[in-house]
Amino acid sequence: MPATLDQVARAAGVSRATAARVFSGNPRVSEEARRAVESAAMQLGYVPNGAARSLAGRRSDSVGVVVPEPGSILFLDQLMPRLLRGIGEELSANGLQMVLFAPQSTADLQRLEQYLAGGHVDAVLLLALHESDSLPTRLQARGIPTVFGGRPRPGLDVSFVDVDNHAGGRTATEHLIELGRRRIAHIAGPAHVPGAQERLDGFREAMWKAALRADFVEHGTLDRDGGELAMGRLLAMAGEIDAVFAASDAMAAGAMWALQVLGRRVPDDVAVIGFDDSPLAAATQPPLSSVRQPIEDMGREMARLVLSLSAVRGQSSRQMVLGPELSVRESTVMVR
Amino acid sequence: MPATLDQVARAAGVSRATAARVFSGNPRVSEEARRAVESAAMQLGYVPNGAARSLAGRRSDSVGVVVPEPGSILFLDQLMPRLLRGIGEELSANGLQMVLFAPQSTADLQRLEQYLAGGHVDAVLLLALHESDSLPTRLQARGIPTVFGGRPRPGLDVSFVDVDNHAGGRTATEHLIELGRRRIAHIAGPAHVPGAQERLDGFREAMWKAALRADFVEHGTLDRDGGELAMGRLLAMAGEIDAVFAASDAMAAGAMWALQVLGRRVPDDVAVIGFDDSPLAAATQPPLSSVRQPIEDMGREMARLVLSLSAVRGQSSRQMVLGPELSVRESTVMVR
DNA sequence: CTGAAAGCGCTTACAG
DNA sequence: CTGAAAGCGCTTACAG
Repeated sequence: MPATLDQVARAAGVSRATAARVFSGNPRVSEEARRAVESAAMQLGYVPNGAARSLAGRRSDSVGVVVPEPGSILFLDQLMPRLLRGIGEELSANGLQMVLFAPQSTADLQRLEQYLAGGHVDAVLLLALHESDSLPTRLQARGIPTVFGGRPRPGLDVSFVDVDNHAGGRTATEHLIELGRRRIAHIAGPAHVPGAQERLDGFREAMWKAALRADFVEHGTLDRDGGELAMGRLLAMAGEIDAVFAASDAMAAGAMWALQVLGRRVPDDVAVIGFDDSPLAAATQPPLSSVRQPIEDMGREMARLVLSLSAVRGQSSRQMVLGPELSVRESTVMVR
Repeated sequence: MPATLDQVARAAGVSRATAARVFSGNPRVSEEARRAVESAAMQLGYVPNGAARSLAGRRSDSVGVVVPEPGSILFLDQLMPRLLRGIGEELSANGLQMVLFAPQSTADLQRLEQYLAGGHVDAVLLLALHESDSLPTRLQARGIPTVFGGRPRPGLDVSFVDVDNHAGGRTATEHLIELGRRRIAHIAGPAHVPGAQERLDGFREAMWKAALRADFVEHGTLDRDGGELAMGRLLAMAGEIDAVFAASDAMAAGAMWALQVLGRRVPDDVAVIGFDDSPLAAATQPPLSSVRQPIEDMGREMARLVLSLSAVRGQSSRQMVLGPELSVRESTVMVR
């Protein structure tokens, strides 16, 4: 039997209300009372009962984060840990507990909805769920502040924070153009992967603006092998490519490999740029230029946004899109 | 304002107690009453309040799972998703909600301990925490059923489920020996990584039993590059190696690559076997033989064990170690 | 700054 | 099978 607030109060010689104020951080407590309560709590090994707290206080001081199955783009190139780090830091700074959920089946999703709707969390962050999922809508209907990470299905009136994949694709391509490259290929991600299409569109826009043809496009699974295979196909169809923009670092690494095996020098003959600026990018030979998405910032902003929505109810949904940065390394710029 | 049980009971024309019985799955309710309650709940959009439930019922119907930071061996070769899948399936089958925590700092750990001790979860599963961490001990002291995934620091009296890394290392090595290989090298993981030492010991034991010398051992970071570099060092010190056992599939892939670049044929000249039987193993050229750990089973057994510990309090700690299987592919066995 | 008291929304013997 | 009632452990106006 864990100790209760009553026992602590009695041991400290104060009322339950005063003891409660100590643990809830209420400043209207004398130094003397505070010390008595704290030492009593220490001796009894007291930890406030979370259920009672939530019930009486009508808040749980925790925020739920629903993560998708592996296989999503978030798991490629180590994006997930960075995103969770950003979210976790911001929540921690506000004294909130981050609680993760990884539903694996429809049954899991149903149970989870009950759990989230049951007052266990004050707000919910949703990371790139399957498009057809109705969880965001149903949570909103229940009045639970909800923020999406990444872009939700069009037409959904949900708050979200996203990184700008379109601008990222454009930035990568413009970098290659500025370096004087003209026959630029793109290795895109699978069409169904969120963000892949936007990166491709960004590539096309930059090429179009520079009056270059954007004909050399191949899709690949986002991993190294996908990049290697796509590069092979590109070389078969157009040998004279002088630059490649790949939609993931892993694919860029695979592409670079395929080029080098055939004796092409990187970046001398073909410049290569990846996406996400993952740890992998610094480890390739030569090191890989890449587009860095502010993923930690995205996490932080998601947390801030949902906290603001919790603080003032009934706000309309809000959106935020964060811009990319370029990490230039030796796969695009020759050093001599 | 969400609907309460009282409102549902009134709408259904029954007492609060009867309504409560419907939602707690108590069979002592007439069909008629049940139907009335269920339809009233549906209309009101009722979801039981979790905090009230936990407080009154003294259990939360959820189990906490504490996951380590990325970088642990569990994140290499995709082990973490498999482990969580096993745990999640077993908990779901028992109607329990899996709740994940990823503490990132000491402050996070302290807050988490309060949270877990505060009755938010009925039991805790701990996945390969940093060795010096005192969380398991402190949770046990508070009477919270706790099970470790992987082997805890020696001397800790904690229940755990582990896969048998020693047997895995031995099995991989014996496979190579049975194929007639004699100059067998091992690419081990970093010394501080849990399990790496056991795999190395298993290698040594198998070699010793076969009266072979276990001199060719190099350590590498667990990724592809680590394997490639370690293989280079091994070849420099002993060119006539005829087999390699690597402690991860990624390292095995890197090693295979290093061999092929130098014109060695796999498996004709050098047989290669990895560890974990990850998706990567099936994707290499040639496909990689590997040791398959029953990770999903480990997850399931962890869940079962902690549920049993919760059901009957005061049990002494229990341990379970699961044996490996061999996945034989073409990197060790020639097909003609 | 402090205390008495009401109330948060449920579960569960107990009696019938 | 059903209901009245006590109780889970806290928070928070309210009054002082």
